[in-house]
Amino acid sequence: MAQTQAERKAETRARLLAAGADLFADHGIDGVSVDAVAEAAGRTSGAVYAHFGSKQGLLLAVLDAWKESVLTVLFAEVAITDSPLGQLAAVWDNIGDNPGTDSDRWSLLEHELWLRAARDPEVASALRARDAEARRRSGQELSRWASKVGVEPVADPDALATLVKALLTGLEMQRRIEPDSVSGDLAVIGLAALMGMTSPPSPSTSSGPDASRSKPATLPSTSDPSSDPTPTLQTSTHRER
Amino acid sequence: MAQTQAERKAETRARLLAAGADLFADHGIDGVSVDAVAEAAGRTSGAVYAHFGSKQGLLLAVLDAWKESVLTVLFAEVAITDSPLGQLAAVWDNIGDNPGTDSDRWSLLEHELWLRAARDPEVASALRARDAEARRRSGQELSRWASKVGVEPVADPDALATLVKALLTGLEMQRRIEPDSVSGDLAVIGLAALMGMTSPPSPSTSSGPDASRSKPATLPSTSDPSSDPTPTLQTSTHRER
DNA sequence: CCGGTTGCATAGGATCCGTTACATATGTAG
DNA sequence: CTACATATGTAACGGATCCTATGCAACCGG
Repeated sequence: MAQTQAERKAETRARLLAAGADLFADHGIDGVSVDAVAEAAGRTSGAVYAHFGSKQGLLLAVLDAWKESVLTVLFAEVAITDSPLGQLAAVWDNIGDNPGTDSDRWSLLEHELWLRAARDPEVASALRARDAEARRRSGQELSRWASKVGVEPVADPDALATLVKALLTGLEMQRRIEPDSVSGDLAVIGLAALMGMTSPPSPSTSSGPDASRSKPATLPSTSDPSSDPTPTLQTSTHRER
Repeated sequence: MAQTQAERKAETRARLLAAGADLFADHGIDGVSVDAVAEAAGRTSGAVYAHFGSKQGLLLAVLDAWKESVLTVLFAEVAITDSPLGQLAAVWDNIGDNPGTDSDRWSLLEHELWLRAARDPEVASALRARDAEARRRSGQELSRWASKVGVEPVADPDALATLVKALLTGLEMQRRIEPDSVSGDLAVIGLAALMGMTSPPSPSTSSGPDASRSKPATLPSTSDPSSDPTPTLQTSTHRER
């Protein structure tokens, strides 16, 4: 119908990016051919090369379009929740995404990108840029949160963000291989330890020196009825049609 | 030369495994052809299929031959060191292996295997078996160590091992992308937090409960002169020739 | 209404890879 | 010494993939 060329081009580009993200996440980058991406987008391989020049170009574009939405959604998610540990649980729900959600598939793509970055400097710098900003923003958020709750994390904001992300990433990996070995509360326990909360392994048996600070003393279960309304992660996948 | 057929067979098998591990680690599994592995082993692709049936078979065999040596070397390393935090540092040196060492390349292969396991049940079960035993042994070791040092970890042995490995894995990943963001001591700080050590800002000056905790990152440096005699990880790579 | 431009389709080339079927040589048993 | 078994080399097939070259139809400005 009445569609200017710029619109047509933009839609094709968006479709290719969405299809690329979807297929790459599901089958791995090497497991998806350029033609498959084009077909899933309702186009042909010619469009891919007209837009991105190469398969690698498409990959980098997917990564670039992806990075912002992931960050913004994550922080929006955390900002909504308010209970002290519920926020930690919310972080875990997004980063260490529970199976079944969309982010579950995407974490695989994220790992594949990481793996590629280890050997391809171009991908590496793209990831580096995103990670640097994520760490900066996470660090601010975490230390702000810590002072509000009244705990003393084990490291300065930047290093703390590194530790937190490292723990969550590692836990997510282990749950992928052995789901039972990573209980839902385990992430919260670990995060609490990094945040400087004295976490009693067996509840109410700590009897530590000053266990009665304001709130952070005991860890409630991660069940947090007020944290779930927000939808799961969404980038531009499945835009329309 | 006087070489019985069994010997010849065993040697080529060993060579193929070593070459496979080497090349897979360096260039990625999909980046290495069967012929390349065979050539690096001084054989041809026919030998690969006679021994392992397929490229995947070779991969599983490499993983299998690999798993034991990694575990044994790690625990030997930890057993040697004796200072409380030096052992944590030794763990980090081996799992989160510092760049330049051989284990550095292998961690890439490990991640690639993990990624493959997420989509291939056969690889998954192979990894699961190894991880389960590693966690079991690590848990024992960690809790034993904790009670000897006199600290109270934040979780029971099995869960603690999960947390520790998760943290180390995640840190290693982040250092791969941004080396400067993961200082040498950061791993020790994080591990100490998980082990329930209240990081002492300055030892023997533990007077103020929270006055001088502005710099909680003052654990003793990881420099541990007595931990280095053992060589880096070694499988059967580069046997002879 | 029209030449030029743009966006994408189509077809094909060139390469590479996993796998297999067969050939060869070396060891081994009788 | 002979005849078989086995380990490995050799060569080729079938398929998949990335990318290029070219064509065509829709849009744009005048």
